[in-house]
Amino acid sequence: MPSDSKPVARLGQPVRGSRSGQPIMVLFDLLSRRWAMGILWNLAGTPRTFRDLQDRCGSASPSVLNTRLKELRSVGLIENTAAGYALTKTGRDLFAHLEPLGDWAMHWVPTLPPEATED
Amino acid sequence: MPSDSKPVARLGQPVRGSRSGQPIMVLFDLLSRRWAMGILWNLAGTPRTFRDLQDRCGSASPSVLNTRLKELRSVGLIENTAAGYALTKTGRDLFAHLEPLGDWAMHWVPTLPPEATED
DNA sequence: GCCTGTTGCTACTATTTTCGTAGCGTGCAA
DNA sequence: TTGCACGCTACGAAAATAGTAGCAACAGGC
Repeated sequence: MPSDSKPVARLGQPVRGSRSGQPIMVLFDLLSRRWAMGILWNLAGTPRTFRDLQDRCGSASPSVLNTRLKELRSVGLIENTAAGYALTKTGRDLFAHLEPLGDWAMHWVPTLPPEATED
Repeated sequence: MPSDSKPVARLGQPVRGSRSGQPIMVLFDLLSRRWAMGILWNLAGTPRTFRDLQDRCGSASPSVLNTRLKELRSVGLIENTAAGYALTKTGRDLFAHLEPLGDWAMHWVPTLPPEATED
């Protein structure tokens, strides 16, 4: 199987072409796809198998998870190793910028009105 | 329906329930909605009117933009002032953590294979 | 006053994305 | 061999977003 030569979701191709040309919009466009940030988050520190990732992403369906993994792989943020999916050097670099959001969220979420997060 | 997959998550009105309970997932869930990050980005520094925001977000349709603005307002990240929509203190705080991504993206995007960003 | 244009937004349908589940092929242990 | 878990694909259904039209409110200009 040509694992990387498939027509897999171009970053802007689908219809989600949106950016105003700024690089940040390219990144936002990628990260704002479902589960993209969650995948990066869960891959930080240790490689994970497809199943493992699926479990950790709660309700991610295998089809979307697979699509997202291909996309992230096609832009070089993750790779598929013998140990499972893992962040590449670039991916770890991006994660370093994402990580502070975790701490921020930990302080922020409890301040939300219950109806906004009601779980 | 299994009791562990509740109807979750009404941040605004939609039903994108997902998180695994971790605060970061609540934040990711919010930020990964279309235009959410772009709105925060464009609101940084100066308040903007609805129209202005719409222009800057390229193809954001007014209906989605309006929905997103309501959501962001309901969690206290932005507010509607006389001068237009603006980040709240909390919003500016979050933006401070988002901003480094802009620099990172500026270096990263040019390294992408053309077919990944092809517009 | 009336006309014209802009802004902020809602309503509605069309299109795209994501979900949910079934199922296939491989490997592996019983 | 049977059974089972994994990695993934297929496909119809549901949800989110796009795209466009349109309305009320306001600001000139006449």
